[in-house]
Amino acid sequence: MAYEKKIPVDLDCPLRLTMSLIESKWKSCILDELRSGNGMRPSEIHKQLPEAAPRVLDIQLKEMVEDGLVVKTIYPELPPRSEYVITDLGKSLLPIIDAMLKWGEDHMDLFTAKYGPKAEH
Amino acid sequence: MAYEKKIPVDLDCPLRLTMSLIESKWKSCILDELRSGNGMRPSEIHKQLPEAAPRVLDIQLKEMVEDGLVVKTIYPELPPRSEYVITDLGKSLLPIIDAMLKWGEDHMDLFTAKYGPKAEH
DNA sequence: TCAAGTACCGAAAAAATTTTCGGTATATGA
DNA sequence: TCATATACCGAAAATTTTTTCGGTACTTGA
Repeated sequence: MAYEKKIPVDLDCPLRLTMSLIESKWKSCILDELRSGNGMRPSEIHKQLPEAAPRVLDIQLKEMVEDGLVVKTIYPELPPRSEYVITDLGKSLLPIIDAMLKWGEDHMDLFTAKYGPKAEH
Repeated sequence: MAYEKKIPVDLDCPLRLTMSLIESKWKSCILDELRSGNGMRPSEIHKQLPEAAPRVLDIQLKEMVEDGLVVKTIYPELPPRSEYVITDLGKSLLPIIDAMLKWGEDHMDLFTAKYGPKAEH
């Protein structure tokens, strides 16, 4: 068996369940990238999230497939091609992603002033 | 200087900013506990979240104070007493917490069936 | 031929988070 | 006196997550 997530989702409380599905560093960004519903290739996702190492996207996409947020299609071509598409379940998380995006936009200035390079906190 | 958070909030993208404020294991639960606006003592918070070690709540509450989501009042009494109250900034995150709570409730069954003790995944 | 692109994966290193443990200090109640 | 409770903190252990590195395999284009 390949890579195995040590801790699956948290079934103890509804809030922790939701958090456990998206709290990894890049998962919320991946959902945001896939929001259009069009398939994206791994290399394309990486181009949009250059700060994430390809291996991390690999691992996190695999978990998201396992959790049912995303589906993967492998095309039997050479050179290899695969695509990830957000599922209806994944789409149902988008309002939350949207709200977080909006909140971040609304409060970015506050935190830039507080923690930014010129701030002395 | 006491405990120091290694990575402050993520100022690179609005989505990551919001996530970085709440993605630690217990922060969203703490915000949920403090939602009423009434002050809560550390021991009281711990009673509500028994799975979290008191030390973790300590550390995460300290970060939340630093980030401006919560204020702390220390009463000069013996035995010592302190209280945490959610700020307006913290309250502005509650709609997001609510949405995650609701999503978790709506989909708990799905994941219990998938990952629960009786599921063979 | 060689470099670059494509996708993927294991192993291990690095970094971050969470947890446990022990200690400070004081008061109350058995 | 002793256990319990309050709050807090440092240090270290344990765990988890993230990142880096190297390798497989094949194609295209220079």
